[in-house]
Amino acid sequence: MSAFTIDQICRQAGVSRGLINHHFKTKEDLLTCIYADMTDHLVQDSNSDDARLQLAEIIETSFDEQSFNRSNLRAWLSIWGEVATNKVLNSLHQNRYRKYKSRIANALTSITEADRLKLDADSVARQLIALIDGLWLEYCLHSAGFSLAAAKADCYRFLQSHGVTF
Amino acid sequence: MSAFTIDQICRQAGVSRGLINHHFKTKEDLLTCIYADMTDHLVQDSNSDDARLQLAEIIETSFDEQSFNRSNLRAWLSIWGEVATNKVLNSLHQNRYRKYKSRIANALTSITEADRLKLDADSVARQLIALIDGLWLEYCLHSAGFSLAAAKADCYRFLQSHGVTF
DNA sequence: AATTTAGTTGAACGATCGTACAACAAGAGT
DNA sequence: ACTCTTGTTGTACGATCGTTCAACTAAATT
Repeated sequence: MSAFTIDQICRQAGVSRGLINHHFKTKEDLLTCIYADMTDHLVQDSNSDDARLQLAEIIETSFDEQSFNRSNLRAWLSIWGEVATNKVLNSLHQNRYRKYKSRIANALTSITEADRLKLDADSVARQLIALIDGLWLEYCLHSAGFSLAAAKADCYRFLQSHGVTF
Repeated sequence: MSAFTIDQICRQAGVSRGLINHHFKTKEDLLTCIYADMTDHLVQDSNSDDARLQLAEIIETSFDEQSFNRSNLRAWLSIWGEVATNKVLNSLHQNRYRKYKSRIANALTSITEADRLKLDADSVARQLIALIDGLWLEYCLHSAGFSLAAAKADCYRFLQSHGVTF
């Protein structure tokens, strides 16, 4: 049913099936590399020192049409399936999620503390990540009536409702 | 890689492979029935007239361990893959999503209007759905350190941040 | 009692999956 | 010149996929 298979990757990439097997020992290895590559920007230190810009950067790249387009959905579905059962991929995911959440929580704390606001940074960070994931998923599932711009706007509104202005 | 296959369903259900084919014409048909069954409660009219209880009901059933446990993840990954490509399943999903969002938006409006609050009900409804989806996904992906109770609490905190108290 | 229908099984099919492997091209290092 | 690594291809293999189908059981209908 049109899954994320090595054959389809080859066909789209215009390379032979053997080449992928030469670069990636197993499919588990391939999925791990893809996952790491697609999430690198979420755990790397930001270019900016401004906490607001860091959050905006995360939102913008999360809905960047170039890297997160609809055709990536199949890859993510496959990766999520592996994360749920594969120990290596699962611990990698837990690690990245923790760092990702920390980055967001730290940014939130530095903003709200400066503005003398009270906020459960850990909970809001977890909410923001879920919001981004959920909106992105629904965007992929809707062939129409769900724009990237609207999804982004929802994320900014969410932050604004917690006192983070832009 | 341990996908959502008819063989695995048979093995877990303790029935023969032919039986499933007798009840469901194709796998597309099977996935459609599973999707409809798993989302019925989201689009059906609520038992309660209280808008707050309606929202609480949605949150509670969304994180009900019995129906939405981790082992459902594979089914959902398979369904999402089909929704993205299969026309029948896609229009079913769009239909249900629209009703689901309307139910939430209507409940939000009736609460906030009574309290003289301003709120973009459509955006908040979309956010709540994404929040539930995203939290549920992360819950499935985390073998530890992510409880259903914490996910629920995040949803209630989200609503409270928009003036919906419980 | 005879016949039809619905429920259920297991074997078989062609297609496709991930993997393994032999083969060749091209360059780097000696 | 020769070897060794690296990149790349295509084929082949066993396993598993969704689907089909003949056969059997048991209840319902006539």
